Amino acid sequence: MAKIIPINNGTKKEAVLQAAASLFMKKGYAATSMRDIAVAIGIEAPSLYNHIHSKKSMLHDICFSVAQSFNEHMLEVQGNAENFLKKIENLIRFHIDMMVKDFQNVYIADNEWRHLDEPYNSDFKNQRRNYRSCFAALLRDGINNNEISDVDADIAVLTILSAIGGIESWQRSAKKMDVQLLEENIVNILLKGLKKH
Amino acid sequence: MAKIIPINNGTKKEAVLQAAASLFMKKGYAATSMRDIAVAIGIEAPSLYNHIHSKKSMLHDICFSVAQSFNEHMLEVQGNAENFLKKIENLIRFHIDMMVKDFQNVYIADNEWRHLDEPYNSDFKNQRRNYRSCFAALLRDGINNNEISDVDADIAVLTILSAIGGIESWQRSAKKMDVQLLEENIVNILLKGLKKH
DNA sequence: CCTACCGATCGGTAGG
DNA sequence: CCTACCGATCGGTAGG
Repeated sequence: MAKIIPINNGTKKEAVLQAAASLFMKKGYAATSMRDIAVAIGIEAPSLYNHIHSKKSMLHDICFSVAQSFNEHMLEVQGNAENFLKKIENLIRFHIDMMVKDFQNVYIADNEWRHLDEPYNSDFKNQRRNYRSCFAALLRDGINNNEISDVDADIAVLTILSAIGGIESWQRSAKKMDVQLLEENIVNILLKGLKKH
Repeated sequence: MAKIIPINNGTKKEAVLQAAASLFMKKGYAATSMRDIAVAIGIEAPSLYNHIHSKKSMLHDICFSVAQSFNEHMLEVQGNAENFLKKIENLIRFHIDMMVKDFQNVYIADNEWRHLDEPYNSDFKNQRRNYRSCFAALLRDGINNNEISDVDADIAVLTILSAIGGIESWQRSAKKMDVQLLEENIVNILLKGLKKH
């Protein structure tokens, strides 16, 4: 007999994942219990396992889906016809937008990935290292092309990504920021710091 | 009879605290067990309690000693006779130096403070909020004094502190960075982004 | 989706 | 500084 898939299976699973993401961000992965997640959506802890495989698998799904979004965007940027400074601006704006729109998942991918088991832990680290080295390569191209001032590209990438990563503490607080204001200010500070002349 | 205080009490307690800091940073506070710490210094877990009061108290001591360092430095900067741009540069360099010299403790204070219980949690948050608003006030003074370009001061503080906080991922990796190079590049990117003209 | 329950591990104490 | 041990809680399973 074919397995009957309830019509609301997808949405309930999403509710579980969203509650998990919210708690992983607020309390951290290690300090969040399956019972915490269950309480948040009003069921008993063992019932969670009808929707997800394990606590670790939820962390895995969050981290790798975020990584995929950034990797795909990097490929787009590498392939488009803009100059290098524009490519960098494009990357910065994408990071800010992701942080604003999907900040729970981005925060978790940024800060809780180390709780991943092997081989996923190494896989994630490799993807992250690769992304950063692509970012740095674009910066170096921009420097060689005289669009960007002569900074250490690796340090600049670290500075940019960290600066944007800090938006989480803003999103976390009650008073929502004006996104436009936030984006223009950060882009302005970082891009002025990089631009030649 | 007077309690005999072993001559190496201080140093052994410091060994415990340092092992704890190292593990809190590497695995996170919640994922670090007292047994982990005990193994790191070669004793049994219950023996730790001859040196420290509790797991939470170690986190407390780390967070508040870091906070105190930054608060004291802020008072110095506020009181000195430099112009506002110099004051900001001074703050940025102090943050980088602290991150480089005492990065484990600074990282923990930055990232693990939320595991503090009340009332310490609120106390820490208040100190952090106060520090940031002092920082923002100096930026606003610099803007009004035409030394610093017209950015949103709160966003600029967030950008600066986050950018520097990201040094941890560099310190964490095996290959130690050239500190001078790191500092000059970050100061350059951030200060160029803020400076007028 | 629930009740009942598992072995493992947690922070910490008692007592020496 | 250790052994012996505590109650609480963990992620997860069995079975319905």
